[in-house]
Amino acid sequence: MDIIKINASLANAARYDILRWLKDPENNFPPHKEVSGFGDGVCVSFIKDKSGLSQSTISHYLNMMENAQLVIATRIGKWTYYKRNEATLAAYFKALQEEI
Amino acid sequence: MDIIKINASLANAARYDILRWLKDPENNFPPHKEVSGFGDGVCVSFIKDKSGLSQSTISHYLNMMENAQLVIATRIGKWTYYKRNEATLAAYFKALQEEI
DNA sequence: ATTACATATCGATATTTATAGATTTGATAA
DNA sequence: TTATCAAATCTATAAATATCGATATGTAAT
Repeated sequence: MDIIKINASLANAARYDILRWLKDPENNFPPHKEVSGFGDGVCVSFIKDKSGLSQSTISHYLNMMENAQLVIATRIGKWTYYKRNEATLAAYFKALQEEI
Repeated sequence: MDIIKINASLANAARYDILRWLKDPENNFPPHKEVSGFGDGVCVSFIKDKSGLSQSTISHYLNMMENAQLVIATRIGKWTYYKRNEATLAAYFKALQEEI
């Protein structure tokens, strides 16, 4: 886990928002027609719609966040779903509190 | 308190290190000849020496961190001492845990 | 095979950040 | 009041980030 990389990921309001939205998908996104529930997270299009940013920007941001291990991507059919990586987040909080 | 601004401050290894060093000045810095103890923190020169970065860079970083309310500056004589702003740090941890 | 669609990648540009050297400012001491 | 020293600010450049439109890729349906 790279704390600096995580901090950089969270140093942008759009990405910070995405992480918060993914904490409560039911109340932040519509249901997906292909899957039931949000077990694998939320598809890129919904995140794009909610953020108001372009598809390429969101794809790039999600890739950054995956690289920082903040989210986990799962491809199902044509869609890629993103959910939070709670293990990293827990480790991040712990490390932050211990280190700084 | 601006979480994004704080995250940006902590998205750089040198600044992250500074905040950690200031947590334990006794073990990270020499005693200052003008003041006893580290009640007001550590002077810029010592932080510069330890970081290996230039004086202007460190001054700039400390200014950023002060702007994010991560540190508090106190000028005494020719020296400016920087210490952690524990109130912000506590509020930051709390907000982080609640929000993300 | 061809089409359609969701997402990823590429290429480009504007903005921000990282960093340093030079200069200025503020404070003390001679 | 001048010299000195610590720190802040200014100026400059290289690198990274933000963001988009265009194009490519992978998957599924026809």
